[in-house]
Amino acid sequence: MRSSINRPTDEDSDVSGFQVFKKLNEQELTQLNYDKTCSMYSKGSIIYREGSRLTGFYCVTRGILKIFKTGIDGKEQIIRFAKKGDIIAYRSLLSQELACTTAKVIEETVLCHIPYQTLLYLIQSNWQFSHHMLQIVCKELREANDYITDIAQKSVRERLAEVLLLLKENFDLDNANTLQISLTREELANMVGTATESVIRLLSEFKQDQLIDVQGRKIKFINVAGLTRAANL
Amino acid sequence: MRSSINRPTDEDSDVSGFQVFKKLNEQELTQLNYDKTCSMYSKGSIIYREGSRLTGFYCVTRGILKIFKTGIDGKEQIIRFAKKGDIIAYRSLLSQELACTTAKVIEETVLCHIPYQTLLYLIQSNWQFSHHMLQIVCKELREANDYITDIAQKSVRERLAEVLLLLKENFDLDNANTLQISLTREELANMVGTATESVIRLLSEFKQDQLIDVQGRKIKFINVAGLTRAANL
DNA sequence: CGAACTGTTGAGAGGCTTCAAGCCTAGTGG
DNA sequence: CCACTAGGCTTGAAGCCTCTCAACAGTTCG
Repeated sequence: MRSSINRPTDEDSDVSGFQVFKKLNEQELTQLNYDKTCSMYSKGSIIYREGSRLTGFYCVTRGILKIFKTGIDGKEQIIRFAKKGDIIAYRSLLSQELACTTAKVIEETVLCHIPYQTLLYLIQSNWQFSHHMLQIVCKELREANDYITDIAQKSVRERLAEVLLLLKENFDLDNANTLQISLTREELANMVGTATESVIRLLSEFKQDQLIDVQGRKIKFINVAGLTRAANL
Repeated sequence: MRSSINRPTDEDSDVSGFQVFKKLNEQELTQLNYDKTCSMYSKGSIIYREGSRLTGFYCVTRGILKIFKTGIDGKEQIIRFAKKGDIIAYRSLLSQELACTTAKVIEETVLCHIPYQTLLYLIQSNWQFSHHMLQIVCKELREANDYITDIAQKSVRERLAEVLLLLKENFDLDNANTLQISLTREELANMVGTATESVIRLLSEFKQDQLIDVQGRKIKFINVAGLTRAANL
């Protein structure tokens, strides 16, 4: 089903609620709103590719994207997801490097593009903006370091359990405790860093053990404590 | 052999050469030099521990440290090394979190401690300082992401080859192409994310294959191209 | 309705880990 | 000065976790 909306609503163009912009003054916000360009992207769209030159960063005002690197034999490694309130592409932009990841839309997304010049302007004019940016990158760095430790030391089973819990924390559940984000087995495998078949087998095990229930791509949490134990947290 | 020096020389207390301080003006440098405290630490010293509260960050003006996280069963995961010109502990400081890593001295080290207040002062007074900081964190984040992909997709053999090449790029070689940094087999294992025994076996293999030569902890590069091939880069 | 993609299951192979035992080296204390 | 000890290093054997390959079922979509 294609969405009937093909241009973002005003609500979807509003970035003033983003934490990183909280301390901007009137003038800075005006400039930001003047410079930004918002668009809607359908599922499967590539926002930028590994190796491409970026002209700005993006604010996610709606939808979900996956950010991944392409490794051996073109196998994806999912680094993180981005959802409403997140910013993407800022890392490579700030380092003035070519993009080292690809961003692909998982659920219909609205993005606001902020040009590099505007980013520089904000860094120069408002130290609190820089400070916020620093905190965002530092948080992401901690998460990356945590993940390195996990992936280096834990079994695939533990990592999958942990990834499920991580999804539970970061994405919506319906009132039956079912994850609303829909991922393929392969995408789960690309988060965990394993083979698709392993994910399938382990999901069955978790289901057998009454930790979760699985209906196609719908994953329902039944025993979170047990899952936490399985993740060895 | 204990070093006969027990307090840092003036040279070791000089942080003006650090990239991150390049754009400071006279007054900011004066403040920085006034606020900093430099000390020498011998091999094995712990600078800060995972979970501790940090009062500032450190500039490494001499020596080498390892930065690691403690994972399952107390197994270390080495996140990175820090050497002359690097700064450490800034990540947790900027996020205002407890330290998420431990820093331990590998080779006698001189560190200059810069209080949190001074860091904040510099962020507020000089946007170019913030910009430099942002670039440093972003670079580290890229490296972390690269490493996640490697560790998730490559074999232990490939990762060890890559780690050796990484050490070669980042640390001194003598004129016989021998790495000057001295690491235990366990430390190598804790970088690669594998068992000590596996490192031992693979080093022997590399030696057999004439890629490197090994004499105790001295590692000498013989065939870098071959090692690069083994790393699947 | 076929094509392409996704999900599932089984079998087999192999990379790595773990455990265990012994060696070597350096530092210590008698 | 030398035996002793502790920690690092090495090697072997056994076995498991995970991957790969292959075949097939189910689903989606043009």
